[in-house]
Amino acid sequence: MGPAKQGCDRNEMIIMPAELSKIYFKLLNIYDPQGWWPLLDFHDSAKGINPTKTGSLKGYHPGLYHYPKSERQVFEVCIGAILTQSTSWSQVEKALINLRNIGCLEPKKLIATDSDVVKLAIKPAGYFNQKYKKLIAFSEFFITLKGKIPERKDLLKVFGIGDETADSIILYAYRQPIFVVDAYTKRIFERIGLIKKSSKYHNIQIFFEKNLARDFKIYQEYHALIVEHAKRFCKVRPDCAHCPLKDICKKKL
DNA sequence: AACCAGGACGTGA
DNA sequence: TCACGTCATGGT
Repeated sequence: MGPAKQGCDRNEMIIMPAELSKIYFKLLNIYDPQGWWPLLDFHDSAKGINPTKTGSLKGYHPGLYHYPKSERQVFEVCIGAILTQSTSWSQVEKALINLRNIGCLEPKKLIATDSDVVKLAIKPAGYFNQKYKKLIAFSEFFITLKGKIPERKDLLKVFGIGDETADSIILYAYRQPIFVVDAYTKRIFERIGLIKKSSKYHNIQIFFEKNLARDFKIYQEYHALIVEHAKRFCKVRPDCAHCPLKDICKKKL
């Protein structure tokens, strides 16, 4: 262990408390509530529909933060979080539907089902050999929870669950206030100029949590808005000309 | 026709 | 610790 106080004396991030919440409300105004995490069997009246959202509208439940509300839905969110690693959600949705059709959105059944059958079901989501192992490892862990909320450190011990997936599970499946950092978060806020390229996961996470109200609903919404903004404008090759945040962004192209 | 998608793991420096 | 290869399918 090196000298005390990692990160505190390094001026790694310029703290501008107002900025992060300003950007949050700006994104919220532009894109409206995103209704994460999508659920397969979520069917509700038109009040749940967000017309500004990209991709499939099915499964999203904007403005409703009480999901998932059953053990089965909690498991579905966790499985989705694993399946969506480096994969687009539309592909994950296909895999989840396949899993549901073979009765494998339930941990014991998933474990008991023939591996080739499960692999075929999750094939659309890619990396099916890797992800099969991950799903089994998580299912076994999930059973040991007996309905309790998992600790982050225990989630990280499970094969296939790293920082982002662990935090996605805690935030969206268990509705606990922990901020999810992903590649989009780094990309957007590097370009804006609030974090450095060398910033690591934990530092970025602390940066957000220190500058936002400790509210799982805000954390859920912010992460979803970040994903939406990254898909629309802050892509690998960004569309700065039409970006609604260009006035506050440092990067100009 | 490359490039990328709501990452994590294993390896060797 | 850190950079890099690997895992795989499908949309743009």
